[in-house]
Amino acid sequence: MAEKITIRDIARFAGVSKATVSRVLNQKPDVDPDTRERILRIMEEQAFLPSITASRLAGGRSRLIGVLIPSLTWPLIPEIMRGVSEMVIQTPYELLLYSITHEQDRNEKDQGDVINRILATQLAASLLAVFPGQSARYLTRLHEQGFPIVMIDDQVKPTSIPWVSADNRRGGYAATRYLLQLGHRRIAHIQGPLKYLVSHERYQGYCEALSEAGITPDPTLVIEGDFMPSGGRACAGKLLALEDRPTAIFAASDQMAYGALEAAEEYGLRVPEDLSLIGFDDIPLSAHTRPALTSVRQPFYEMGQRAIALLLSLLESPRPLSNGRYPGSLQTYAFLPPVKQSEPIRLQLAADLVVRASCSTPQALSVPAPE
Amino acid sequence: MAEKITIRDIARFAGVSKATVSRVLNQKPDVDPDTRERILRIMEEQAFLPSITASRLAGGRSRLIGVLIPSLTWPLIPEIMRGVSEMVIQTPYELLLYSITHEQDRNEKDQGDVINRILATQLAASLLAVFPGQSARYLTRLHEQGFPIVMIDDQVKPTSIPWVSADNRRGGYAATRYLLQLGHRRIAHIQGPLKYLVSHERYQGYCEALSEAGITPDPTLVIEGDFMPSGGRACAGKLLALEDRPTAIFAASDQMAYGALEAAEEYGLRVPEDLSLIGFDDIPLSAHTRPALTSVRQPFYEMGQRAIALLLSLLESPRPLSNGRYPGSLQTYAFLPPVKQSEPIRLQLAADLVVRASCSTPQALSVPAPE
DNA sequence: GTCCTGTCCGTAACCGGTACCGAGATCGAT
DNA sequence: ATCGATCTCGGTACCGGTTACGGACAGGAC
Repeated sequence: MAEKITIRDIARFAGVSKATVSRVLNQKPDVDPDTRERILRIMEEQAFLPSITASRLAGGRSRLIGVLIPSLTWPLIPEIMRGVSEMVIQTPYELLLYSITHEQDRNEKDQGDVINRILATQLAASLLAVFPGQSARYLTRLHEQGFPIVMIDDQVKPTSIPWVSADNRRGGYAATRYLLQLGHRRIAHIQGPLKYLVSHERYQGYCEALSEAGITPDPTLVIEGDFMPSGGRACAGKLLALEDRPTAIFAASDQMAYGALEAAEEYGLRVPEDLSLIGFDDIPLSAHTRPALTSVRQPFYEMGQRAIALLLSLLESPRPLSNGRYPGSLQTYAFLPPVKQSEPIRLQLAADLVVRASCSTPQALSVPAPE
Repeated sequence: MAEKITIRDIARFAGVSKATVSRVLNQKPDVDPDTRERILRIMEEQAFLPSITASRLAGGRSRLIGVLIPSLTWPLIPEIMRGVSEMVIQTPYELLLYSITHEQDRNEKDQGDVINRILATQLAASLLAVFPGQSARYLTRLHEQGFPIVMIDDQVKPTSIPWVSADNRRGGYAATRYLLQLGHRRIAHIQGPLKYLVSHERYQGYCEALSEAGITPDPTLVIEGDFMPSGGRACAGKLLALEDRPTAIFAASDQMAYGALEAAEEYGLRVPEDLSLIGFDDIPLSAHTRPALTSVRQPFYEMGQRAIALLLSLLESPRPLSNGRYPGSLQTYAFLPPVKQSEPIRLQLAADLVVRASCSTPQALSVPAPE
């Protein structure tokens, strides 16, 4: 394999000094346009790409993006990561994986540990935090100190950190409204854990749709779940045991909907004939349950893409290169328009309804219609 | 935040030169034990940890482990990654994520591109390759050049690369034998794609169990699938359309078993009463299908752990520190016993049967028993 | 013609480690 | 006592970039 070519080689070829080459790498203004062009051309010819380690050591910006994710076994995460990595691979940045394992088992100190580790190693100089949960507090402080961070989250109230999420309120609204349009009146809702912002948002959408239809939400039809199949099963069990059971259930996660499917079977109820069921998230498997689950799609893949694009635009924003050519990789990529630094950045992506087979018009219109 | 302390500070505190400190960091032999101990103590007091970037730049070993994974959406990957990251977090190493997106869409050149990228950036100096598929060829060459690599794979024939997988043959055997013990005689098998080694292995286990029971495998009962739900559904459809249909199906992946469940429903067959079904992998969701799927568990979590432990032992093997203390992080970790470098390393983990509800004794013992 | 200003670029000192080379000390052997 | 071998350790030149500083040169104003 050919010797690795360095900034010095480029300098020699171009007949300039290392410093000048470094200047064009860093988009410094004080370089003659002709010289810059010549150097860029040579870099391209030589397929030069600068050493990430060296530039980091010398005090330059790091090309390593730290990705902080909760247990990968959360089925949402892989989709997000797919968007993230497909985006990153087009850039000269690399991904450093920091996985927080089993949030529930650890105390919050451990989460701080991971962040300390990120800071101590100095490897990553920017961070994508996916559902950081309790760590959000640390992150806020970090962000205020100027550390570039983007969050994909729906668990805590948005902070000053640039923030990407789905529009959970409208998602909840869409789900409920769909059930209402099918003719359902007694619509139950299995919430997510109330410690999460998202649970309130989806619930709020649910309430809004009901109110709009002239229905006052019935507290006995709303139960707090845990986002997991077992919790969904337990909650659905309670709902189905009610005197006048609901004709439809809106579960705040697909996984809870899976549990509800089990509960329905246990009660001998057919879905959707006897019970309509709708989930939230639209994780891949929901297309393959029986019946296939109607759900509200969270665009995880796109969220990952957008979050990384946002982060990159923050990193590059100091001086977005005019020709869009990225020095060092010499790839071209056009990202989001430069963001306004002035106001907090929130990206809220639409969460659309995906209609499958788990809902139908209520068959038992004979059930005692509650006032 | 306190100024970052460097090797020079440590040297000053200890009254020695940078070189000596570097020597104890790298476990070089030519250091006086007293001096070494003193320096180690000081490093501990100062909570010193050496700059990964600097040491990498200076030609030392990299503390970055490249992880090459296919699309994270493969449901097996997250479990593997969980094992990987839980292991790595106990060490001073970090994970660099290289995700190959959508294997089927890309030509094999792109896979080489990723590897080129890993080599070109020089960030990672070791590699964990998870289901590398076609890239395995590149990797073999790399490994022969001395690049530390461990593979988790079952798709290609084992190479000289240290290699972790499940015992797929015995897994296939166990599944089939279980069905035989339940009394089934006509047992179908939906294979994985035959281009993968694993498909042959599981099939081989299937055949062995049948032969052992005095049954010659019936070719009409063996169909090649694609590991995906849709493929499983199609294959199961064909099997169930047969004149004398099988009473049990052993699918080479849980996802195909999901498809088979759909097909069974389509044919009005109840599982397990009319049709026993067994999968392979035991991915998390299989506990929540209806009926819960009996499957052969692949210990993905453990495979991730073992693979990383193996890789680390390769990296550290030159001179495993006697006191087990890791210089730089000052953590202690005890890994696998030093591996023998002499022979190719293969770790084959047991794949055990997980019995759930999708199998029962064949009810229709009246079906014409084939010769 | 001098002086000032601004543009463009080279020199050299870093960043935090690693590794080669060789010097002094110690010690056993001759 | 001299010599060579071995153990310890310091000096120093890197690795491949970044950046402060200042110099050369151009053009414009006086």
